[in-house]
Amino acid sequence: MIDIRLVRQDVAAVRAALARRGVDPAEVDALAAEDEEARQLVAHRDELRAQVNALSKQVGEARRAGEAERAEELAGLSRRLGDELRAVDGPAEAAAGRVRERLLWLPNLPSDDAPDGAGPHDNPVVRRWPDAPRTYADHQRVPHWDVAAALGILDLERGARLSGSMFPAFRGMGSRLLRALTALALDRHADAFEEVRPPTLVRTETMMSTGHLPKFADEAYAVERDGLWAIPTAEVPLTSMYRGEIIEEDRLPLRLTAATACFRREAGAAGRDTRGLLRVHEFDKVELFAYATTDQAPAVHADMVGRVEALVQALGLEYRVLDLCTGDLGNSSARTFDIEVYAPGCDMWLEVSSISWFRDYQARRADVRYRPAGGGSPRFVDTLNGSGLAWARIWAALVEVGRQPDGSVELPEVLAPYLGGTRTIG
RNA sequence: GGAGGGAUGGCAGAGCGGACGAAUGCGCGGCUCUUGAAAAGCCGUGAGGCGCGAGCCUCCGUGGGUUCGAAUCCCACUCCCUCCGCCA
Repeated sequence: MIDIRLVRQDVAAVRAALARRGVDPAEVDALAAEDEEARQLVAHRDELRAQVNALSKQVGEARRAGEAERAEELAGLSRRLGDELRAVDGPAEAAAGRVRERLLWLPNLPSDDAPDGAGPHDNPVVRRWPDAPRTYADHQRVPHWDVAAALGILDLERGARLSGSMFPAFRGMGSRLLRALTALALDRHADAFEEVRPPTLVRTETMMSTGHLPKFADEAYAVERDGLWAIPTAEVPLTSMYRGEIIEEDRLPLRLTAATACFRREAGAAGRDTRGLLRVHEFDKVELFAYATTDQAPAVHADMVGRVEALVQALGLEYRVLDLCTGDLGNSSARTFDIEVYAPGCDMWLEVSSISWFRDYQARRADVRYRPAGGGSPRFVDTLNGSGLAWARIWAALVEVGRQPDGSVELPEVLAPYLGGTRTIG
């Protein structure tokens, strides 16, 4: 959540910043008004409480001094104030609760340098690789579901039998390719990122911390009986790894990476781009994550983008980098770069990574702070994360790009060591 | 699944109705001593909120209750740990 103090100091600035991403200014004004009201109620409540506390102290003193009568008198006075206090306490708590609730639902402020825009169509392309667009042969213009079916490496029908549509089953070299991709990515990030294998079912608080709840409950699978949620991304458990902790500054940036399955209901996207692996309910992904100071964050962010680009290049896929505009920015993010690879078979740019800087929006929810090296009060950390990478779509692109005239698939050289020396499927 | 134990500051750990936001130790910061360091000694050191400020308020797992007054008593819940059983 954002810092309520920003609203107090400069409502206009918050209103303007959030308006850039389509939040109704009236909501910000309502928040400011409720905060003002809550503060007055709380101040009054605190004042009464101070009086009760002072009187209670005097009761104790009088009693110890043997002045029973005076003690009784003071206690009576305190009792009356206590009644008054109880009358004020409820409304004050309720008002403070309303402010908290509003803050929980309010999205993050976009970074100043995030481009303005209304939606996905306004995302500027900041880079593409290779510089000159590639050309593709006819034998590469076959969608991956057809390529894969012919090779027996993807079994959508049986996956659907087990779990429903959009739950793919990979087979043979198709399955091994996923394992190879995960191993390759984890190895490449091992120099700076500690590998973690977190749980994939998490508590409600854990989903709250990243901002996936309460707003996006419909997007997540819930295991209701046990009060657990299936993670939509490893960002969720990784962000909460240090929940409630204070980290020494010299440990920052603290970087983690994890390979996990990710589960998404895709409730709002029913029927869109659902063929093959374009949009699935469960997929594997390697996630990059960091806690950092605000000063470190831009460099950490840039490093993550660089790593992901290098990985996509190593896989030989054509891609472009988008700077997400304010209208398309994720709820919790201040700045996000998306990486899309080109899949010639279905002639689509597929989002395979989203690399975001959340400032302290998530840390404030998750209560993760650091102790500044020079001493002083703990501060909230900044969190950053990005996929490095999401495999289902990478798999699809690799299969389409690598398709040979004879229907077999040729995979990039870097994967050979992870595929038992071969790079051919078929 | 059964039986117990527990939740207090950065960490460990006391406290079991009033002088407790909390002993003590460790850690951390400053100072003294020292050529420097270590050791030793002295002093300081929880977090959050409100207020220009003096200062005030909140926080001892969470929520309720008793009381003039709750870390301390009562109720409910959550979480953690140990042992037994079952199990990949």
